[in-house]
Amino acid sequence: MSSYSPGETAEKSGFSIDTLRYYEKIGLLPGIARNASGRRVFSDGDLQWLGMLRCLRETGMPIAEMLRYSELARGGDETVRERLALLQDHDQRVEEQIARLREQQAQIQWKIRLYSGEICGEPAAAGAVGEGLPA
Amino acid sequence: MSSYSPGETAEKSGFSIDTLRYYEKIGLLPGIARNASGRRVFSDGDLQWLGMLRCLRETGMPIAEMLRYSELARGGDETVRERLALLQDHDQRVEEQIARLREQQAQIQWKIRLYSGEICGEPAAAGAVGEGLPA
DNA sequence: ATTTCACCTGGAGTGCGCTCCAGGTCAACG
DNA sequence: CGTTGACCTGGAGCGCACTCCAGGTGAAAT
Repeated sequence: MSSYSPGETAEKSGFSIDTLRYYEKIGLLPGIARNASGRRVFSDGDLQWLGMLRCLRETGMPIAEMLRYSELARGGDETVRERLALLQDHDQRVEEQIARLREQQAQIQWKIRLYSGEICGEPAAAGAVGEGLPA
Repeated sequence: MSSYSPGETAEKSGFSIDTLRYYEKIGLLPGIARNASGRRVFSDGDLQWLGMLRCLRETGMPIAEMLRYSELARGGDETVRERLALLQDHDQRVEEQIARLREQQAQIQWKIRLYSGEICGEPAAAGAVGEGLPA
């Protein structure tokens, strides 16, 4: 087992068939094989690459940058340093993203505590969960 | 000090003036005051509310849901339970988001280690940082 | 043999969240 | 008094990342 139809690939990769076609069209999936009747045939390697794309995409990397990465990947071993740098930058951004989310989550949880009345026992509290909204 | 021009508000809130207008237009900023000549005047409360919106927005809440939240907030104290539920749901999603990011970051870091040669000492490793990309 | 089915193509359309624009108003400054 | 500058409005436009569509093909099932 090492080659997959578009349908299988969509299922396994989590991308829709349309997205797979789109990715191939813009150059994110270079060298996808075709069978005799012109249909795409995906390999295990393709699936692995799709996994990487998925990971980058879901961590917020824009397509333009994934494109750069995939061009580098096509470029062979001389581009390893650049690829490394790109990934390290991205890793950094993911780190910051997580940190920001944590702070914002804290703010939301503070609000939740406020709403659920776990904070301060003043009678006013029930009626004045200040939203900063005018009456 | 408790009232701000659109410009100041944009600066303090981090939203552009255009976005502030847009938010008012769609109902996310109900009851923004106007001065004699029709210009918007923002209060401290408005700024606080904008802070909340910012937090929700940046944690990935879609505008439609923020809209629901702000309608609830306008609805007074009877909606506190619903608002609480909404925020708890969102908090949950943020939690999951962070968890997913962590996993994906781990994958990226694994790749980084691979690229930086910290993994396995085989000579082949240098030339075969398998991308799953065909030659 | 014909119907079904998964797939193909190029290109148009969609949804979201803004962002920009033209044309106008008003208060303040020199 | 003229000009700046910040703001106003309604509505059009944009960038991103898909997603959908019409019309067609080729292999397989009935």
